[in-house]
Amino acid sequence: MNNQLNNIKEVISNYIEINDEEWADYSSKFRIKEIKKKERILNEGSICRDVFFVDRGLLRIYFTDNKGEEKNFHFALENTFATDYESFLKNIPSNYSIQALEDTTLVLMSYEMLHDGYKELRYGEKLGRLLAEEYFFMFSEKIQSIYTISPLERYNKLKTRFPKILQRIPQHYIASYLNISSVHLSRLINSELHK
Amino acid sequence: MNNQLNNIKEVISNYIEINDEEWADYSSKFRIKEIKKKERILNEGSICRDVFFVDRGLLRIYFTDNKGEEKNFHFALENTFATDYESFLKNIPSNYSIQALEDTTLVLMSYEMLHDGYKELRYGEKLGRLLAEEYFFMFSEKIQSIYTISPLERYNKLKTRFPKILQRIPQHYIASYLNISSVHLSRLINSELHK
DNA sequence: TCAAACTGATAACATATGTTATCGTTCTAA
DNA sequence: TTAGAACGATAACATATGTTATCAGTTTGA
Repeated sequence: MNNQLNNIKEVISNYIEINDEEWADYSSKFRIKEIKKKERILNEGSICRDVFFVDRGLLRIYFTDNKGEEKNFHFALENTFATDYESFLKNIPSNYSIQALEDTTLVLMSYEMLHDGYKELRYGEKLGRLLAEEYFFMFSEKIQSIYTISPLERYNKLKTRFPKILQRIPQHYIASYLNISSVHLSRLINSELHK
Repeated sequence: MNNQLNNIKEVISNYIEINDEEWADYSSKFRIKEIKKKERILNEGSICRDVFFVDRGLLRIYFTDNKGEEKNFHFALENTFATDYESFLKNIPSNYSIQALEDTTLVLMSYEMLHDGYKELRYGEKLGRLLAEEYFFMFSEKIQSIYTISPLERYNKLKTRFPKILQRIPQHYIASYLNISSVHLSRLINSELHK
């Protein structure tokens, strides 16, 4: 078996029951893509045609605000999925761009493949639903976090939950993710140190 | 036919094709609930067991931040749905509360009813998916709006899109929805007037 | 290998936003 | 009918956050 599909098989198996026969057929449809640091796999304005599974590496998903500044929306770690779900589903131009922060190995699932899965896999519908729901819950948590806790608290939460991620992502990208300026984040971190 | 189901029939028909026979069977499962202004139909900490369709009136969906302050998350107008989708789907306690801002007539769809629809309606699965997706797109737009435009711009956008809603919702609730203080919103509105 | 780009800290200043309090008006419930 | 609650404007002040600039250390790519 293609080694590069071990991880995605593991992750999908956590969502649904899938047997060897199903996997053999279905997995042949995946495409593998290797991209270099800084390379983009989705550009604002174009249609997002795949769900990207990060086998190795790290992605940032970002969009542009009305001042022309890039805002980081999400970081996709190994063994997680990334896409612009709205562009993907509706087949409309995306507001987001997706860029590699490190050399990255991706497994691509096209729209057709996902829909084939609805028919060919016993739990294909369930897989589609669970992927959508997980994406939805991420959004929900993000909004609640914006409304209910301060930027510094959000930073500390991130630090507690994904301690290693902060070593891999430049701090000014984290600031953008928290929707504050890089100067301000630096101040918050360092003034907390000196308490 | 129950008059109070005309509106929801119209809305559901915009999502999927549903014939008279299907409707006759399915619509018998709806429950109607009349609630008074200020009454709550979901309390933080309890499980959200229904999707609420607003036939007449207005709901506010809100949660509590870590200072104990209520934050308005969404307002549900006539002919739209409201729920805590995560609580509803996962059968877990909700972070949200839902309260009527006016005397309101609701049509309730239980979890069981939605799932029955998956089997009994030809396009039941599609209905479930479209409802979920619409909820998702609302979240997505909300996040992008928070990241990309200023509070005053968000206010003006709301005013353009739902001009009548501002007459029905107290201004300090709008401020909370925009995640700014009521004093600040008042300042923004009035300082713009004097330009 | 080296110049340029990137990164994060910091200072100084400007702007945005929050907090508290007051006041007049309007709404609401007994 | 009326007292109290709710509402929105406003002022004064406090705090949070943004902007610009500088600098030193690090990384990157030709």
